[in-house]
Amino acid sequence: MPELPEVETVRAGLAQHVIGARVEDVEILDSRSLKRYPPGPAAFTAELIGKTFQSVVRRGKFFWLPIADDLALSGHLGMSGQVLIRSAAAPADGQTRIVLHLKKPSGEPIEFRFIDQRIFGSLAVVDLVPTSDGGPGGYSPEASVSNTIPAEAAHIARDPLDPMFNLKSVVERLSSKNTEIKRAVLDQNLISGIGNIYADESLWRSRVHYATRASDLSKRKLRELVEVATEVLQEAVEQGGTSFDEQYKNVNGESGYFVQELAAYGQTGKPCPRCGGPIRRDSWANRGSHFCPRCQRKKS
DNA sequence: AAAAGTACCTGCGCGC
DNA sequence: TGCGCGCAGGTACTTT
Repeated sequence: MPELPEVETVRAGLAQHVIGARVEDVEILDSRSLKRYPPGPAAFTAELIGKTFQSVVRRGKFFWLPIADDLALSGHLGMSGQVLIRSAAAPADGQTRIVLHLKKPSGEPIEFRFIDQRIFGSLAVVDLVPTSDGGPGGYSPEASVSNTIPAEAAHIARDPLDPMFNLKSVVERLSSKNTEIKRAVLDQNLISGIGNIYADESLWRSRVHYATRASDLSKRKLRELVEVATEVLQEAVEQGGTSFDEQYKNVNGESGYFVQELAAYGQTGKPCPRCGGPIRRDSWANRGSHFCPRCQRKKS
């Protein structure tokens, strides 16, 4: 479940289930899901066993669970990752790569199952380093957040749901980019959390063509685009994210419903909800871009 | 240095 | 039915 709303849905679900839970055992079914953790499976297991989770934090599409002042279990879902919380007796889930066997404070055993079809996602135990701006590492409304972040996510910009997100500075930086606006919106170093779905939806709502040069857009238009993207992300979080198929679920295995609100992404050939013209898909940057050729004219 | 291209994976649906 | 191709929610690394 890969963009900010899906990762936030997972983060919130994890916070409900695993805060206070202790790691009893670890099963590595496919070590490729530890590819960002060079020490390997034995070290991963040794680091985690006996640790208790106190919070679940997210920045952009990265999430982490601190296990010490300077250490965290961190994860990224890539294109096809999921986390499911299951009872120990639940049937196996396909594509399960790593299982953390946890014990809740009540004594109830549960399983944290990391599932990932394409293995672009991964888990790791990583150092927490001070944030570059000295603020909290990320978003975690139900627990206090230290001013640290996993080293592997230190370069990720704050996302629009972060209390320290700075609209003005993001607009400034977008404005200076000599590249297509969609590339800039997808650049996690400028603004994090937005992927292909929410980029297309945000561009559609603000009537911007994906290939417009960022520097050709007015600051006012860029500000509108970022504000609209923030609304899109918030609405999608409220709907539990976007689920197209069996692959994208929350930690309880339930779908999100933002797919019903999509105006452009995946709507090729369907009428634009604004003007009625057909939505088009262009091949773009080794992926797709969905837009309304009538409402979203390329500037200059 | 910034921007653009490619590699990393599995599985599905499509046309032939 | 089988097979090759294009496609899928992302990131890090390499090249220009």
